[in-house]
Amino acid sequence: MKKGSRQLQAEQTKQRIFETALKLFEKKGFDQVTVDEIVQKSNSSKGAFYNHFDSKYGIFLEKFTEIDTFYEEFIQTIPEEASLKEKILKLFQGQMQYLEHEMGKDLMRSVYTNGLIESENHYFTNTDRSVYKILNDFIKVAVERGELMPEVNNEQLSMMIARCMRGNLYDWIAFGKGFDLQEESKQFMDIFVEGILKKYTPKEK
Amino acid sequence: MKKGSRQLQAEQTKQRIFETALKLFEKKGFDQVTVDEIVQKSNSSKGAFYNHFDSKYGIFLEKFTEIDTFYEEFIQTIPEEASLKEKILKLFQGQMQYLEHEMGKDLMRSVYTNGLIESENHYFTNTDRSVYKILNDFIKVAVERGELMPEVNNEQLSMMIARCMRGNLYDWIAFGKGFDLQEESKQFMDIFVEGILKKYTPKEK
DNA sequence: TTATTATTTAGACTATAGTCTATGAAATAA
DNA sequence: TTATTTCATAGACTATAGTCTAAATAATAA
Repeated sequence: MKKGSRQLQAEQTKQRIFETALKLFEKKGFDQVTVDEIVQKSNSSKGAFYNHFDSKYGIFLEKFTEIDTFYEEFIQTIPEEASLKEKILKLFQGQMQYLEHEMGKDLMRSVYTNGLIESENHYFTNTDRSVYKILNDFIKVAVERGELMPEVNNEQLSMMIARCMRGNLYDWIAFGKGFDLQEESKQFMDIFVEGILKKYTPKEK
Repeated sequence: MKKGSRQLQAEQTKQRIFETALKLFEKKGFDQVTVDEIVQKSNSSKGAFYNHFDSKYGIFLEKFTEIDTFYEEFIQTIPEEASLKEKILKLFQGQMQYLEHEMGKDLMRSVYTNGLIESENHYFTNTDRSVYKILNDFIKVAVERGELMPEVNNEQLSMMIARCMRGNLYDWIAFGKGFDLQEESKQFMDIFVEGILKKYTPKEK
């Protein structure tokens, strides 16, 4: 054994809990699954569970970071020469499709509920996330190309765009059926990007 | 006694629970107050509590509807002849100040957490709310005045503006200190309204 | 090798939101 | 007035997330 058998066992336990939990979440929905059930079905214990994860949300947040992998791959499909607006709308569209179909509303609900809990470490708050980096880069390129004036506050703008994403996702979760995430977020973002352009397009010299 | 003493007593019990709860929320923060404590301090019981309120959130939602009174009064202070942009920005500003200072972050957290719970009846979802009516009216007037083209979908636009509010409030709650609600939401909304105007200002004839 | 320390796991226990049933009293019907 | 029904209330009970302690065993030091 490379790793001490202790660590190996711990890792296996964690993995077992993790996979069992995700399977159950998918089958019954996040709220319908109890920690006791996860623990029981994965042949582990409360002690093991809370040793490896902070909370029931925590277990899912671990999966949620997969989204960063998605982002990394997805931007490859966006042509470098596309306009800022095209890039942002494409990113939005890709993200919303991914979240709606790969993550699902129930899991997103838990992420957004968790985001509201008072604490220092939040996924949303973490500005190292891929989305922020990607948006930052979009804006930087747009400035270089003269699509946006150099005075724009890149960080702030990226944050606002991410906020648009959160706003649309929040409403999707809150409003239930009848809310078309793809359509709504497309139209919303179309307006927002137009606003950015109107405010920050360099003046004709 | 006008009312039967039965109803009167019930009303008094409800009021006692309500006031005790709000006082406790204010003093200790929503999450630090237990239903048992509310019940005990208000000399009532679990049965009485859940007879009058759906949940711990529910008790606060009742207070939260006061915000509609605020809206009604606040729009009186906005001059009729102001532009759409001015009106929306003023409304936003007034709302955010009210929520930040009168409601407070803790209570708003509970409202937003509650908004995510799966159910039919949500405060946000209820399109009868004053905000929606006010926004609808702003847009209607703007169309009449030729500020916006008549093709705009009033309901959809109002909903999107309300979504901007939610997005900013969500981030305010999620990001904790360092997030300046007033400033952030002003700048955000400035962009969004510019986007609306760019897309929906009637073309020069 | 033996002793010590650190860490994983088991599972009993706690805290708390919310449910359920019984009681008593008021409203209503006879 | 008496009987019946309805409804507010009390408080025991349930469900479940999360804590805490102890036991077991691996890693490390002597």
